[in-house]
Amino acid sequence: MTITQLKYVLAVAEYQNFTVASEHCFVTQPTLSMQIQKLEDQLETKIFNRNKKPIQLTEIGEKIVEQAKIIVDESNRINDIVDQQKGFIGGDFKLGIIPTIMPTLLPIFLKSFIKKYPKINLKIEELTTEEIIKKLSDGHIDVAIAATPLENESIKERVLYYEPFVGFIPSEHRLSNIKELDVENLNIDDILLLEDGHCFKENVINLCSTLGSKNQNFQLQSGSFDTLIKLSKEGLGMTLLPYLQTLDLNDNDKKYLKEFKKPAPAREVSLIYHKSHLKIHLIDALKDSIDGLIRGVIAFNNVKIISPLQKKGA
Amino acid sequence: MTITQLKYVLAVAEYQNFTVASEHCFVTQPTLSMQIQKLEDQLETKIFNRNKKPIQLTEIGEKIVEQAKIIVDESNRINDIVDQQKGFIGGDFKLGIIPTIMPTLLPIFLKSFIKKYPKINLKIEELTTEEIIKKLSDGHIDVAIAATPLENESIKERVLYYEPFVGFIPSEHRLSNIKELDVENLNIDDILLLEDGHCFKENVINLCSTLGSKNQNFQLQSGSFDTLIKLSKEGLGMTLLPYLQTLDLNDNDKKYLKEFKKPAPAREVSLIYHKSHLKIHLIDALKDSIDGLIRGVIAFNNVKIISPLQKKGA
DNA sequence: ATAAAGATATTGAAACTATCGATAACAGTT
DNA sequence: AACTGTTATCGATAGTTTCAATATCTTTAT
Repeated sequence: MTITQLKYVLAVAEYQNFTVASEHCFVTQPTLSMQIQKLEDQLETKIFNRNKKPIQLTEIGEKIVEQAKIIVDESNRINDIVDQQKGFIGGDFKLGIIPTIMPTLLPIFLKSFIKKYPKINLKIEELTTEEIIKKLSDGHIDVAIAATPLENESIKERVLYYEPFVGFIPSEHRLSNIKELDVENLNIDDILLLEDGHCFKENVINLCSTLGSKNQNFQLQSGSFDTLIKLSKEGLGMTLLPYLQTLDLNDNDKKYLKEFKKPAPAREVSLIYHKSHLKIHLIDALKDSIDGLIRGVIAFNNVKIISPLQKKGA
Repeated sequence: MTITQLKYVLAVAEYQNFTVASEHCFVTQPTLSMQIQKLEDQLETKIFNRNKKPIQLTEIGEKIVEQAKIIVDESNRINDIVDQQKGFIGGDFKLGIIPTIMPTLLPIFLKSFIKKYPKINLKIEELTTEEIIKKLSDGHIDVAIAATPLENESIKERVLYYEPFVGFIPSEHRLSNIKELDVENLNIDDILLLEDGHCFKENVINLCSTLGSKNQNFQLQSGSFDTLIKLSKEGLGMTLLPYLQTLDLNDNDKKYLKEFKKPAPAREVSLIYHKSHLKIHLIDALKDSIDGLIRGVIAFNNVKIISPLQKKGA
């Protein structure tokens, strides 16, 4: 039994197709087929049921894949251990970031990070929280930045900062004259929200205690705060922005911003990674980098954390 | 990197000698040398410091060995998983037993066990508790039977039975006329003990609350209860036997036996195995086998457990 | 110093294995 | 029946592992 064979098994289990799996393993399909057959021979059991389309794991196969994941993970970690022991900070490092954090946070730390760690080959992907959780557990990304807490057992979280919500309230809006926003004033029905899939939308919904059923005479599907701001200025309602987003506004738009009364509602933004601690030293480096820079931009104190999780039931 | 290479590394780390390690891996020394060099090349680090005699692990090597153990263990477990899933109970199964349990317990279950599980290739070794702990953690044995609790984090215990102590008191002894033994009556100075290394000796010492300093005018080094019994009958003192041992005595000797007042002091006898749960289904089978038979021989109730651990300090 | 002993490293030939490209076999669809 | 998408099989080849013999190195004794 070799680690290579186990990797092949994992690839087939993942892509449910020998040919596709072989491409991802950078070998030809016969090579992969043969190796899997050899492993099956040696274990004297079938791992895959090739009769079903798409291909399926046998009952024993399920268990073998589970165990193979452990072995492959643990063997990947050997390189990490050597690197860490040598004090070497480098190698491939795949980072996922949710869309509502990506454009504002990335400019703050990216340049400094790649300069400080030139040997890290950083690959950044914009992903939803849901995609992140999946890709973290199958090892397609090493770490991610998302709104927390996620309450997921297999994922570790390390808080980077708390980002307050800021109101964007057009001039004719009923709240435009008050001095400070209060959660009590909010009405979910006149707040413009991002499209489904963004956890920031869930944050806002959780913030508004009234579970009012979004009773608007229009449906909005936008993935960008820019659109929300434009629509808001057209008089279609107020909206809420994450603090970092407000720093990019032009001076005119900034006039419409209204802060919350302390403690301001905020989302928790964290580095999250798989509990197996793969590449933990790179994660440490990333956290240090962001920590050092974010302090100059955002205050940490006197906030009230709003969960990004979808409320169940209701 | 292959699992074979990791096994070679573990062997060299264990035997601190390439030649000896190679024999245990059933390859020649050059083969093993080359594979380890290849691994070192690939990891770009030295695992062993070949300058020192005997050979030593480098700092990074220590970590690599630790991780390699995990990987090799987890990969060994794949076969177990397949076997278990198939319901196959068989394969090599190495069992260690401490000397004071071996001769009395083995005859009770061995015949029935090997008959019930003909495909298990059982290898039994007589070992001290200390040796057992070492061999469990390096995988030289799969399971063992010893007096517990051991309070060792990496070892799991599953109690088989509680074996009461029974006094063997010769006719001229000061206690020969009392009806039931009481711990209070014991005096460590007139109890004949096994030689050092037997945890039964520690059991007895822990039983005698008086920490009197074995103030005898002779030193005894015997590993067998037979010797103790003979010496006892010569008038050199009483002794204590584990219950199962008393069943083998001839009718004449049985007259000298004296039970303890309930709750009788007893030693806890358990199956112990490494927490990694390798071969757990074989361990289950063994436990079932012993459980079923021991109930007919020994009572479980109304005993007071005496620890086999050496008391620290004085 | 030098020899001897005990260890690991190197070498070259032989055995073995993984890989590839080509192609066969098979199942499901049209 | 032909087509498509898939996995299995085959033969050649390149690469790897292994072994036996031997070189080299280190330590210890003389």
